[in-house]
Amino acid sequence: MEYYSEYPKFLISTDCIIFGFDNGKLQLLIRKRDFDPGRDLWSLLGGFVNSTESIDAAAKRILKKLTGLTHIYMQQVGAFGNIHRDPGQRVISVCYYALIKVGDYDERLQHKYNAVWVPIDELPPLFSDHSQMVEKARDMMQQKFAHEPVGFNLLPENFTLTQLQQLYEAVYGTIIDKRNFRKRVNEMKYIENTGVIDKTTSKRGAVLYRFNNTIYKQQQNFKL
Amino acid sequence: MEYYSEYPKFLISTDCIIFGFDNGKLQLLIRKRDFDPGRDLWSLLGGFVNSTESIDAAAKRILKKLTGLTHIYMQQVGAFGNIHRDPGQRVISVCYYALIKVGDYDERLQHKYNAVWVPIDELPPLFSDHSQMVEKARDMMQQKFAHEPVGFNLLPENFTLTQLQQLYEAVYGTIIDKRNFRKRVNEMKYIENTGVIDKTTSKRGAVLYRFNNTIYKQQQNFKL
DNA sequence: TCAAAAGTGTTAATAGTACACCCATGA
DNA sequence: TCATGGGTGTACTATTAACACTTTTGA
Repeated sequence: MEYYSEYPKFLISTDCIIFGFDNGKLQLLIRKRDFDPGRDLWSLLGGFVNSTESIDAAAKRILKKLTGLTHIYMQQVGAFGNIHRDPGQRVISVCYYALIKVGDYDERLQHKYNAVWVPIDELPPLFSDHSQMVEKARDMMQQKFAHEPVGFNLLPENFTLTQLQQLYEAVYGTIIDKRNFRKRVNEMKYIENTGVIDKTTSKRGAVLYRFNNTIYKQQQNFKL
Repeated sequence: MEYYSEYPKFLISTDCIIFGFDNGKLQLLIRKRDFDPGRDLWSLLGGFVNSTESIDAAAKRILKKLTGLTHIYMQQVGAFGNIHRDPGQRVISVCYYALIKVGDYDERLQHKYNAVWVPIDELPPLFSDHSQMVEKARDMMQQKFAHEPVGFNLLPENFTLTQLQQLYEAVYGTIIDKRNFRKRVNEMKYIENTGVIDKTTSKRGAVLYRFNNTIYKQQQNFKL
């Protein structure tokens, strides 16, 4: 079954834009390359696709390797295929963004891969077309946020409304009115009050909330 | 410069979802395959990427070949990379959607490539994962419509407001109130009255409008 | 006692939706 | 003269935005 023998073949990599939320800021996990090409430049975390896996599976494998995490929320950003995007040789990259809980990230891997968290608004210039990838990913991620409750992937299991609000402020780069925000959250039945009060963020303490996916899905079904 | 010699390489194709607007309906240009694999099945129009071109350039080349048109509005839908998506051998496809003016399409190419226009809601089952591609492309295209004036790519240079409305109705699959629609259009200064009256669509005749990209861009700049 | 974050409602402005009739013309 | 598509305005509803003070508590 060799219908296509006359066509050229290409190396395929996947690059991952790993979003985290920490310190009131959106952060990206990037690494300083200790290999060629682009040695000593900052870049996204990536790797090559194997012939035995789908591209999605490759991205999952690489994310697992670089963060220690499985079941990561992940979306494809797109394929990047300019001829000279990789100075080594022709490589086509399929880019993904991922949303992870910074607290779950295995810190030991930072040293192993030369990786650091950097606030997205303070990124250094990145290797090759990686800055373009980040830009596109950020746009897509904002769009997602506007239509689906994906923010929970960036927060701990239980979170305060102030944390949730800060997350949305970081994602959109705006400030949001506290009362309007809480009014809206209050109508989202899938954001549920756990009854637990957390004292780590303030003296008075704040109620912890949690995302209830079951309720969310039920609610979605009603819309059809 | 062979840093990557140990990694596998892949065939890359691009598949094009070609949207047209005709007869009050959104239509797709698809072809009946007269080659293997998937002979006699319906599929999108596609082709392989050459080593001397970017993926975008490959898509443009293929669109030119299959429609006779250049300067086509085109957006990447994404990469499709399941292992067995092509029954022949492993092929990764980067999918694009394109918006074209049906009137500009070179009809002779229909016969050459076994292509036909089919209303998007009446598509037959398609080869491989092409139906999934169409679904994703349709979603993305709707999103685009909601945020940017891209509909003009599907209409003749000059068009009536009824045509424009029918286009939006076809894209969203809803019916729109005529007065509300015209009120909104009236506020979009980049949709300009040409003063010309067209008598082909009615006895009374309807005013022809035109998209003014210069005004649109100016207006965009104000928003920054 | 005071600094620091948590929590709480009302009003005004804006955007969106519903709705029905007359007009101009060619056949 | 009449059938066909073209064109027009107003009232209601829903959504979004603006805005300031009290509460709790540990240091």
